Amino acid sequence: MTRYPAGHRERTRQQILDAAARVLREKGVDGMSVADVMSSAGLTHGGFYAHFPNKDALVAEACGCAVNQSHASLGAAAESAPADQKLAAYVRAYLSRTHRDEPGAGCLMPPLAGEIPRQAPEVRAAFTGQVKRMLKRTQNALPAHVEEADREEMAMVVMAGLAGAMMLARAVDDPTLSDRFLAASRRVLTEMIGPEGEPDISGKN
Amino acid sequence: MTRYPAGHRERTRQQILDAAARVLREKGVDGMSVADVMSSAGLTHGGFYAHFPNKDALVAEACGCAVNQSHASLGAAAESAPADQKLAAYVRAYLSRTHRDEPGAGCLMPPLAGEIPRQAPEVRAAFTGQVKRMLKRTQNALPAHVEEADREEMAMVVMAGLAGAMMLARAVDDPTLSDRFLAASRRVLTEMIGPEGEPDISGKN
DNA sequence: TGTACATCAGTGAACGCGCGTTCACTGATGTAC
DNA sequence: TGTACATCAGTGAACGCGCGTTCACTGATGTAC
Repeated sequence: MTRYPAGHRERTRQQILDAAARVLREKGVDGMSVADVMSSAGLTHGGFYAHFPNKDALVAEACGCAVNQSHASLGAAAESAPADQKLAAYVRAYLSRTHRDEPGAGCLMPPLAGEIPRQAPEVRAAFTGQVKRMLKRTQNALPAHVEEADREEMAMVVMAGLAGAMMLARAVDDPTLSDRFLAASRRVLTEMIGPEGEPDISGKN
Repeated sequence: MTRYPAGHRERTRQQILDAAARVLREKGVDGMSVADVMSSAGLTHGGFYAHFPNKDALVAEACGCAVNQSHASLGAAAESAPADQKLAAYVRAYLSRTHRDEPGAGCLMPPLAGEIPRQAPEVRAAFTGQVKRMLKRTQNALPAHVEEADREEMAMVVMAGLAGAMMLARAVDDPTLSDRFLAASRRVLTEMIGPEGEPDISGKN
């Protein structure tokens, strides 16, 4: 029945997606070309349209793929940490030089979020879905002492702080300044979500 | 001597820069075309190279122009506030719906920082200069009670938090979620830098 | 077992388009006499 | 005052290039008999 080994087509499709997820984070949506992705996947550009209807569809699907990958790498350290230190461990992994210097394997937000407002609705929708997914994960990683009513807000602030710090650390061409951006947010964020004696964000005053 | 009114050429050049500063924030570096900028300035594309050697030079110079413009609009409210509330006023203006919905007149960081790592050295250098300038300004706007040793760190965290929150608020296609991103960082950041009883970021514990 | 055939994942030339950039030209201006 | 000329900011056609996309083709595979 099958002329090619079972799942051959699906495997190729996944290779294209994996390549796209990396190139997307390295070069952005506008900077990523279909030919670029295909040759990264070891194929020629013409075959692309047998797997995806167009570039936007690839970008939309690659967003989810990229978040899977970054969860696997950045979330690994956090998973093995005690419940109350999960988010702190994640913050340290996120705001590391390793993450800064390997955008292709890292979080989708810093390199991509800025150009999402200008993208096709399909891409914006997929990206929004991934933001919500990351938000939930961040919320679940918050330590237990953060009150229920504050957890969503806190998760948003942490996500914005992480993405902003990484984006600026990558943008500047001054290595010292870049390191300082990482260190500053690393310290303040870990302390903000830190064990007890944490800053009051309950809005009582 | 002068065939054209004195300063005619300089005025045209400035019009090109002003147009570029806006288009740059609306469409990003890759999304901004020379023809686009020139027609926004009421000119045709061919005349561009009489004013700038190439697109990169325009982008580099437009970065400074954009920061001037955003200081004028976003910094206006902050300037008139009492010394200890300047930064809080700035944070409120920055994380407003008005700012979110008018990227072309707003801060350079959220729409541009993500693609800066992929730009020409000339552009990266200009961008880095503007980051440093904004950092100084933010630092000076911090309330007096923040200790000297913490001021630079604090300014960096605030800048990263602002840029990250605005970037995500603009990226998502869900208006409620977008509003929440703004509100969350607005509340937590203003409280963090708020008058007294502020979170301890001195690193004593 | 061997040969002709149908399938289909992948190839690579070709398309129209918009980009950054170049350049011969235009036409409004002030100058020379 | 009037006319020929030099200047130069701005024009718009043209260039080579890379892009997303299309399509006729290739060639490795399993099937039919």
